[in-house]
Amino acid sequence: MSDACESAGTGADVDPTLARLGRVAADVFGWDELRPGQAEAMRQVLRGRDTLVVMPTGAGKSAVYQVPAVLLPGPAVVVSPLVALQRDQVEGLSESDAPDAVAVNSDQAAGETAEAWRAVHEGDAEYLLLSPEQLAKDEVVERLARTGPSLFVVDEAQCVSSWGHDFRPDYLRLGHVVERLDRPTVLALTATAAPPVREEIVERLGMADPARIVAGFDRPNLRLEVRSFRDDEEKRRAVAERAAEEPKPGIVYTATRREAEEYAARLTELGLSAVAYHAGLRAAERSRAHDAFLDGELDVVVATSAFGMGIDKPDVRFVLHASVPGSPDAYYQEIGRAGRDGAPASAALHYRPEDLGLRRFFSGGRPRTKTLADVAARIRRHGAPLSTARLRELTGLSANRLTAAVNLLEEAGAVTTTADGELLPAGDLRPKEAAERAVEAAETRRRLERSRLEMMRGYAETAGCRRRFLLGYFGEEYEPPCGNCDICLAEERREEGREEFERLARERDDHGGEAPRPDAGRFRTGARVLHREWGEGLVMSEEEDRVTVLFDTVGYRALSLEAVVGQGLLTLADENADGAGGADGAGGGAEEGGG
DNA sequence: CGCCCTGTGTGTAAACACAGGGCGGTGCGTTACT
Repeated sequence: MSDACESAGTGADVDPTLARLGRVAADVFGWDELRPGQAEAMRQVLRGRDTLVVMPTGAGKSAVYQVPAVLLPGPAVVVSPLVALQRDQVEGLSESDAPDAVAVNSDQAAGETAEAWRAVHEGDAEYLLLSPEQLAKDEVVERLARTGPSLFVVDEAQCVSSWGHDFRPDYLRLGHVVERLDRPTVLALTATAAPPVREEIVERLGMADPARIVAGFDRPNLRLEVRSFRDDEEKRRAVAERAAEEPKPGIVYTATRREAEEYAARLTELGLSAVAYHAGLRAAERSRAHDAFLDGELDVVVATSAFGMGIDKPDVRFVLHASVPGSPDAYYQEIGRAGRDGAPASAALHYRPEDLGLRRFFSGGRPRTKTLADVAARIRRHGAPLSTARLRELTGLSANRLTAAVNLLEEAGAVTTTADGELLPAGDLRPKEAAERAVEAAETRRRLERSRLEMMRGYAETAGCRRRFLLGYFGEEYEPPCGNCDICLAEERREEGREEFERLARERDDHGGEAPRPDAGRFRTGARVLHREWGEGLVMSEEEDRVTVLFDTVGYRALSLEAVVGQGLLTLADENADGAGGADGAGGGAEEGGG
């Protein structure tokens, strides 16, 4: 809960660190008040402690690095996933009285980049924005190391987990970059991260005993709703009608580019001003759509997942999903773009079980054992530290494929990275064994992705409060009814009719109380549990009739409380462990047909 | 995994049914050519 803003500079016994931060915020940036979460995060950063901040967009996450950076020696390095975001940040800071920011990326001319480096070296720029791919280049890291950065910021840090494993593998190498920069303070910022994602960010970035500042996830003004369909055309009609009816503006998310185009055409026919947005459009078209939406010139943007990062428009009134997204993580991020002004907004998922198939395909990629074995063999045979550039020449693999392979081999314990960022063989695994272990690591990852998709199915098909389901997924307990999801609202309506019925029933039968739930309380959120087949896991949430557990090797599973209690499916992990606890569950081959 | 498109078959004209193949999302950076 982010209640009233507290001034950082008032009160009798003010922390001197906070007072300094408050002065800089006011004098340099013109912010008279810092919110409690912001102030605390800045204090930790200024003290040199690694910090993870999970806060909604618009709550002032950027301030958390901008203010302390002024007080710290050396520039702040800011890793940002999109060049467009870098541009926005640079422009935003150059328009204010705050110190300048510069960017290094492939979109700008060589002269501009040279000037950026000069500004950083000579202290004219306080912030340097770049992508993880830039930081994969030795000369960039070396140049940066010479500037002595004091702060390493990872913006949109959920990308580490969501993109690092395949799409943009350089995200998983940022931890090594931090080492090579002589470990500046690491600050990870994100708006949406479930507990396991937070842990992965911390681990992959090599954050040491980080402070965790997590704001509440609940967005009570968002009306949550799911509509189920069997027929595809019926669903399409419903989506279009709904988009036409809702107050504007809004966003419709589709699974494919083609669908985005089709819905945009359909909505245009209905008389709305609607455009499609996806990565297949020319850059000019994309930025035109983007700007028009922000300027309030469009009713609807129909988009793939390409649309949204960095969109901070307060008055988006609806986010409709024409197709189920791949995880609650993605879903919450996308619907979080509605109703930022706090006024009512709606998030309606149009669900067809068939649509899960495409998502399953998207999460189905598997690395080739042969490729992994080849990379492992090259590193092993070379005998001396090997640069990734050289390894790319040797293997002929694309940068992305190679980096993804190296990351997996590292995870499998077959490769390490030196202090100079070069690769060395580790352990005494033969290339084939190393590759097999790496494949197993990828397989575990794939199972986790699949189980997230199953959680999305669980959300669509639940008979309980939607809000409770989502918040539980993000690690927050919530007591329904929420009064603002389709399930709770339907329940309310039924309740009105039921009261009379129940009064009559009570007159006949005087046994009022609820049946006790035997044993239910044992598996509390956060408890470490053991399942006979699936091994160890962590209880993520509990509802009336089920508990959801994140298992170490098979990912999320929702278990019916009846089975858990009746058949003794779960035991508490620390009850039956005498030292057998924490180690890798390397025992079970775990290959049940899951979903 | 499910879709959409294409080609084939049917049976003699046109349209329709069905099988098989290919395709589907996110961005950075670099490079070759207008």
